[in-house]
Amino acid sequence: MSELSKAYAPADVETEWYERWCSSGCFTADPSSAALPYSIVIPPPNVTGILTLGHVLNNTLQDILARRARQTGHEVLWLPGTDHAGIATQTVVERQLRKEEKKTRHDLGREAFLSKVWEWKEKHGGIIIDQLKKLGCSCDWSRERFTMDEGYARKVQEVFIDLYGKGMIYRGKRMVNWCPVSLTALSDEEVIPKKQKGTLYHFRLEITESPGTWLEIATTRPETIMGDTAIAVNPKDERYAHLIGRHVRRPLPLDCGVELPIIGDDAVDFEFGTGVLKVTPAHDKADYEIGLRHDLPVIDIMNPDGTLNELAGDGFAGLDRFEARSKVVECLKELGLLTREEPHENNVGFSERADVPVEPRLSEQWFLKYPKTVEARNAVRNGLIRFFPARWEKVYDHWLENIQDWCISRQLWWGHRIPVWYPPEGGTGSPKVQMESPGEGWEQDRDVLDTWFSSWLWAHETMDEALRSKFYPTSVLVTGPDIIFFWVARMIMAGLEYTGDIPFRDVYFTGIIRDKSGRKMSKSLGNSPDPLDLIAKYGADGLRFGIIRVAPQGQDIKFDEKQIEEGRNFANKLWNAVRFREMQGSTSPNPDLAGLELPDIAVHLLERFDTMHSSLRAAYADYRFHEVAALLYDFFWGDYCDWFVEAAKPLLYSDGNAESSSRVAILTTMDVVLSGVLRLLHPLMPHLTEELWRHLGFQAPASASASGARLGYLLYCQPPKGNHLEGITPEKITEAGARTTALYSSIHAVRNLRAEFKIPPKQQVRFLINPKDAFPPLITSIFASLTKASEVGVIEGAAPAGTPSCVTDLGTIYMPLEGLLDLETERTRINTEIAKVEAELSKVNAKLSDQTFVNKVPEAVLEDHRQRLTKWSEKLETLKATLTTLG
RNA sequence: GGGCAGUUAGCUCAGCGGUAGAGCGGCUCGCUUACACCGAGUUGGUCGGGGGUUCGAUUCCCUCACUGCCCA
Repeated sequence: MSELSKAYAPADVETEWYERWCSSGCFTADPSSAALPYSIVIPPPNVTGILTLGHVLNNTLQDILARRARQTGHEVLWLPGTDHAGIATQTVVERQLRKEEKKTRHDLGREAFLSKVWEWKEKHGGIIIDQLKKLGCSCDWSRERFTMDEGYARKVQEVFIDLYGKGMIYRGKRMVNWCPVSLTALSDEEVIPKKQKGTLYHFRLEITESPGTWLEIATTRPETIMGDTAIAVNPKDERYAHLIGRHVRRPLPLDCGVELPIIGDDAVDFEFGTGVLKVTPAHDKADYEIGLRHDLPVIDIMNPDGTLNELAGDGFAGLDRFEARSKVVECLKELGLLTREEPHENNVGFSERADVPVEPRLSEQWFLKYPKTVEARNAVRNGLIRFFPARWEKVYDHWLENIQDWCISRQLWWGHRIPVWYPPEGGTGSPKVQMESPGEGWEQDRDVLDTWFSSWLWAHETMDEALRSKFYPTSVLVTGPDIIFFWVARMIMAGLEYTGDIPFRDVYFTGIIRDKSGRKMSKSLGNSPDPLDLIAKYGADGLRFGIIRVAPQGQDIKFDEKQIEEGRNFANKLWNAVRFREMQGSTSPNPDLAGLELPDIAVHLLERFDTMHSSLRAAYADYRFHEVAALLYDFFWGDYCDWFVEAAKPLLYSDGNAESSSRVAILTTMDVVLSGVLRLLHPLMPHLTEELWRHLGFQAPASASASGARLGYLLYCQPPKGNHLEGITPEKITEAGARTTALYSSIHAVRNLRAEFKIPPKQQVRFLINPKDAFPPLITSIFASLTKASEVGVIEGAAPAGTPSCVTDLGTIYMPLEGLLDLETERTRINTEIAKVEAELSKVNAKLSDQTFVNKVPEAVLEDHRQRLTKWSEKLETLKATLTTLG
């Protein structure tokens, strides 16, 4: 056993243990294992991704669950992989191409471009995977998957073909959300509404049938005037109803001579603007619907990239949509038609990827009617799948209730190409939906599928038959609530459709990590610290622990590096506590308390440990991770280090005999607790605990899923037993606890007394005590040690007048300060104390003298108050007596 | 417009029907042989406002305000 350094240095320890776990196959799932299965599929990060704090949180949680499950006897599969991320990846490679070769993907052509993407993927696609390894993630890397793996890709196409065959996929010309930068359709879920400060433009048009009468129209998008094919009013609107059937002349393109009919449609909101709506069926979803109802022509004036086309007319064609807007406004001004411009705030849909306003656009796309929506809803409603926190169930349910068909085609090159074939030019036959080309000259659909159309199969298609029969449905999914529709809901539907079973039992939704001022972390804001820097600075375990401890269930997290520092500090505390233990001599591999005469402080500590452990189990059951971390932190730092170890020191030092029974009892207690804490802490801080476990040479019963090379690792040790005080009666435990708390609280009171009188920490002081009960030597030595007492004498009655004192649970304690009697200070101090006690007393008295309170309150509460009354009264009496002696 | 969260010590957050808690920060001491990535002591809060239920409410109900998110 080599000596431990003074401070914990994580870097080497973490790499070493990670490699050992991997080479011993600790993370490789065995589908033939007899142990109970526990499985998680990773939410596949984008291949283009680099680790963010969000990933750190999410994957640490999964790792905690996986490691905890191994300890509790499960055969664990944590299946990792990455997502091909259509738009994101294509964009990255296109950018690189532009930068390095000054070419576009069109210069290369589809084939050549795709091989570039693959090349890029092979080179850079593994970055995030390596980063996850640095975090300590115990994924089964031998089973890493990618959403474009051959078998997986084949399955995605089969699913398309299958759903097409079932009549659930169709092609149609619809209004879709179009991203003019990525040049592709987007699903509704990929559109982020953002509040925008814009302008509401009012302009007027003369009614052809009644010259001199004008109709005022309000719009936020004047640049689409050239695509207008009607003017609509609400038929119930008395201001305008009589105008229905008349016409106005469309002002643009100039001199186009188009007469627009004034139509009546209920969809027109007469509160908005002037209550008169210009109808542009090609460029607005609602207008398109109106157009359908009234059989209006559709004039598409826009190119895919958001510039206007020749239909917009001279002077507008070629302009960007926003430039066109200003120009149209200028035109209207010149024509004397613009009447008013008012500031206006509205919601504009932005492309999630490119962050530009989405353009509603009519285009030919593939749509899916979702399968198994009813079953998917019921699975969650009936508790077959549980959400944590449960409130997301409502969000899920509401989405499914209002579900719209899914636009699954994307005008990209990188992705799963749609398996539809069109006959050769001039050839006969209708399109065929199948995997392989039907023959010479047939051309495959140019579009690819939405990335989520592949990842919705992730839970089951990443597994082969053997894995699936052991590990599917998976145990839990850990993900962010931002992809509840994108992924979670869809995966449930896909699971039900293709396996006949739910894909997971529980879903844990993490919070979202924000910066100090509450903003979402993002690359563009530059407010996202690099987790690898944090790992370098604080260690992976420090980072993990720090982040878990501040991540309450379902609550967003305001990130502060201080929190990670605390994680590092805790690691160091543990390290040093072990170091201290090692200095006391060797540990026993299997510490056993049986037959030992345990001092009160040990009984108390073990009782606290068992209580903590039981709360910890409850916290795990509800995925309350931050509570698991807090429990371990508070117990270990507070109960163990601050109190037990400090109290144990005089017992360890005073007795030189290493074999003495009290020394053995203390050290064994330490070993039991350290062994237990290391095991419980392992899922949170895996590297450090494994290292310390080896240092201390502990052994523990192997988990049911451990055998072969897995044996001997802390990772595969069972958690500590639940009750360490078997054989000791509850009364004895309670008494030991009461004596220990009395001791500790008295020490605290005396330390306070010392501070009040400004006694330097180092200086030894003599104390006198008038004890309540017997005052055994053990207590005396602990008391003396922790209060830096030179001597603790027992007296009956009071000490000389003016001696500083405090009333404690052990009795009244005096601190004789020879030649330092400062009556005034002491009087003031005691009066302050008396005031506090009287305040407490009057509160308790008020309650106890209230008849309704006494009659209605449960007995336990009443008893509690009575005890408080006694305690405070006694204390008051003593304090008053002390005051009297001061004269 | 609808829904969901949040509002507790200077900061970050726990607690959620019976004496207001932690960490950080501040202040005072201390480099005591596990740890200065530390120890001891201490400071600091009418638990967002207003109603109600209750013997009792930070905790339950209603309402208002502000903040954030989701869906229209």
